[in-house]
Amino acid sequence: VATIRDVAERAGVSTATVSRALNGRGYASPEVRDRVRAAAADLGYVPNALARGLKTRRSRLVGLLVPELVDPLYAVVAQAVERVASAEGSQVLLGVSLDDPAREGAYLDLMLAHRIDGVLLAPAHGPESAVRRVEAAGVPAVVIDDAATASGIDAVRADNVGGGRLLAEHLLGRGCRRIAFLNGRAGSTPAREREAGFRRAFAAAGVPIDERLILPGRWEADDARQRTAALLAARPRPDAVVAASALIAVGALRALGDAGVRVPDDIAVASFDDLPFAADIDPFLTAVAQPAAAIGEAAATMLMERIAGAAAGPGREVVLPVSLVVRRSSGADLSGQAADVGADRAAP
Amino acid sequence: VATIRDVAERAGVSTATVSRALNGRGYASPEVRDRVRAAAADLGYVPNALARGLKTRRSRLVGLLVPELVDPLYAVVAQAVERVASAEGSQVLLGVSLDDPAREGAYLDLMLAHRIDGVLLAPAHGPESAVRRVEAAGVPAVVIDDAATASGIDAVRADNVGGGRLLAEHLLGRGCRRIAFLNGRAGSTPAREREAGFRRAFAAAGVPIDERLILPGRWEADDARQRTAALLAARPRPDAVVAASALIAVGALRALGDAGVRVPDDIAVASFDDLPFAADIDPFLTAVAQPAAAIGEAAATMLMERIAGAAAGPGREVVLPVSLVVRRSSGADLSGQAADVGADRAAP
DNA sequence: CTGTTAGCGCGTTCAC
DNA sequence: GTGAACGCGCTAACAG
Repeated sequence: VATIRDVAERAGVSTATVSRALNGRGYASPEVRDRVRAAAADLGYVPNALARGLKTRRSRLVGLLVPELVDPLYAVVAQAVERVASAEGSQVLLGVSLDDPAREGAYLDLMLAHRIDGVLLAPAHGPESAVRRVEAAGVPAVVIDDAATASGIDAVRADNVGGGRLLAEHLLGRGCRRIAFLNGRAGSTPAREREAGFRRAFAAAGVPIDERLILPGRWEADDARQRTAALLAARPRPDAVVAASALIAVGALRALGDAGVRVPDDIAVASFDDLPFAADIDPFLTAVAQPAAAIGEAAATMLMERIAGAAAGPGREVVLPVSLVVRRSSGADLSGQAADVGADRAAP
Repeated sequence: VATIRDVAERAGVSTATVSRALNGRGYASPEVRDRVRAAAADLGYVPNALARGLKTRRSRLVGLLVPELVDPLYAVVAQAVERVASAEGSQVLLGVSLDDPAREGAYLDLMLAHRIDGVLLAPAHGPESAVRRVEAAGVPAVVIDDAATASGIDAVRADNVGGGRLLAEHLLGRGCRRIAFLNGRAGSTPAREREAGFRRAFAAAGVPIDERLILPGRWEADDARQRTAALLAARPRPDAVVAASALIAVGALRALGDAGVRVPDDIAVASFDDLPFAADIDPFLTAVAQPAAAIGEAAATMLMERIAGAAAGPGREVVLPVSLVVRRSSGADLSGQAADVGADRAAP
């Protein structure tokens, strides 16, 4: 592996000149510049980012810590983040926490060890612990899918309140009255907000909520399946189910299938998280689509700004609009076309 | 940010002792060790991986370069890779080439600059260029989803031949005779192998192939849609379509929908790439499932071995078995159950 | 416009 | 068992 010294010798100049010629910083005569470039090319010289980072205190690495990559939402977010970062000459250091705070912490340590310039955090169990660590380290951070708890830290997420409202309104509008809500982990920001929107729609419609139908749980299919099975035993049965995530919807649908309950004939189903390919292959599940690419792009852009701008200014919160995509599972009468209803109204 | 010097001062020892105490290499009395540990904890000391890497010539970074992350196959692969790497104390540097050789090359440069210990490569347009670069740099590499072209480089992929054969056999068994094959980019290894398997099934069944029904194209939905539309204009019409990827299937289904052709009544459809969530929500598309997690795990494991073992030995080729999941789109008569047919027979 | 020099933070001899 | 000194490869001052 060629070093800057090798290039310098070959070009007959000093290492400092090579550095200037290749990086464009400082002066170098065109003639020398060309000679250096040629020498570098001949030797297949690739500057050592470790040494450079050690000196400049910028690693050109940004961390991305997500709970899951298999979840299409985060896959799309990750791809968008990667695109923005690479456009700015940075690379993405990936971490998958599997929703485990311990793993999350370990990744954070590794990332900090590599002296990441900033980090995008979709926190496992609430942003507190991770964010505190990052804050203490003085590393710019943007929180995805949760609220920012510390000042100077930005946050980006979808309009969960609006999404919850859209789903409830849609089902209420179709005549459903006993609508179960399979929520995610109680206490998590998205769960709280989605439920708030759900409740708001009921209040607006003047329909009372049966509190026994509001079920928090894990963001996970098997748990949702069990909750749904229990739900089906209740009398009177719910006439609709809202799932707080795609995985929860999967579990619910499985339980309904197990019980021989037909969707939407016997019970309507609608969900958060639209899975792009799934709908393409067979448009079945009515869902609120999150703008995953926009979330990733906004978060990455804000982070790069913070990194460039010496991390000043108060924390910003960005809430991006969601849209409802109506399909068969909610029992809507579709004439071959799926309806797409935006949620433009701002959520308080 | 605390450095090793700060820790040394606080513990009243030299930096060399701190290094030994924390890394467990060399000797340090238990008493001193504890004092150093405490000092490090107090200061929130995080060793600088840049400096360490500069010295040790190991960055504990592995590169992962995939064409797409939105494609669930690669999302699963990436997550598996990440899991294996982190278990070995390494981190993943992510790159998304968007199937563009130029971007791929740029990423490779960035990764090499960061002195990655090794790289996992799902090459954009054939592995040649990228692999050559990596080889020249002397960095261990494993190729995913393609054949290895250089010695000393490993390759992992699914049994494409077996998958193509399974899909064709299934449809032939259901009585289809004019089966179109919407393939990916001509010349790419997966495309070639999948088509070979397809043809093998016809040969075994003694059914002639109408060459006009074998259509290479891009690994992409829109292109597949156009190819399918053209296909439908032909007479006699095909009675089945095999798509060489999920995206191609999406395009084909869209075109069939546009033309008012019913699946599977008018035409049967089967595809490569099983999308996990899609099938959970509504089991529609008959598909050959690739063992994405196993691919990622095998590739990452092989890479870590190479990194540990001084990169010796000839290149290994690993081909992992696929399985056929029969669902409605191929017109199979399912009594509520999806069949799962393995392809255990080894592909030559 | 270019060269010399001094670290960035760490791991590692080699004395002691 | 521990410390002093060096250098990994690079860039930022400063001199010339």
